[in-house]
Amino acid sequence: MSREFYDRDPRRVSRDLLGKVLVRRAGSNLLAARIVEVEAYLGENDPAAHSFAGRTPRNAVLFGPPGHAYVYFIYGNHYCLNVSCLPDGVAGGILFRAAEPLAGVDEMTRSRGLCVNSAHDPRKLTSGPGRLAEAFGITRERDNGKDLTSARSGLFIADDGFRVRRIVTTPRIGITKAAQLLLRYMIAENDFVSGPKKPGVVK
DNA sequence: ATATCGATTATCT
DNA sequence: GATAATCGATATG
Repeated sequence: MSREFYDRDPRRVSRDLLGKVLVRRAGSNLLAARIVEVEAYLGENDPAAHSFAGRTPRNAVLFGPPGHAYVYFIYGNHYCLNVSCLPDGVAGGILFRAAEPLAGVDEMTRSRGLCVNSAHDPRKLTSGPGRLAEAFGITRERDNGKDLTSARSGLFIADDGFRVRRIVTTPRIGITKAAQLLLRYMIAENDFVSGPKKPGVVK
């Protein structure tokens, strides 16, 4: 996806990111998964966003040019992947919450610390922001700031022509501020979305 | 099926 | 010193 794709309101970009493919390429290794669930974070006007209190060393990528990876570490355990939106100088981003594995399932299984020889529910691989990051081997040290619009970065987003039928929105997960806003976007009736199955708002 | 809780550390007050 | 854009294990209906 182009730089301009991300140079828009995160709510707009969130809808258009659903159905696209997250790709990790390292040497001959290929990981790919279809994005099925994201959350929009609106920047300095959104109390739930990391960028709400202004620019810091941690969140600097969110204030930079669009289309770059913002990776943060949370709960002493997990990394989460975001992409920056809006022009350089304006904060905004999108959290990748869940995806459907398309390629590299064995490597994702290993990265998640599961045995490749036994059968697993494939949703355990990439359903949830911490799981998705772990399956792709994403860390802040390795990936924060990477250009997701360039295949040369080894981590990028691609369009394979997949068409999303319906999109569902719900409140965002795990936040306490601005908790009522419907800024979580997912593909309707998709088995790989995170969390318990709950009715949402069909749009 | 939902509820609760511990893990473990960067970041901010 | 408290909190956090989570997960997995355990307990209970």
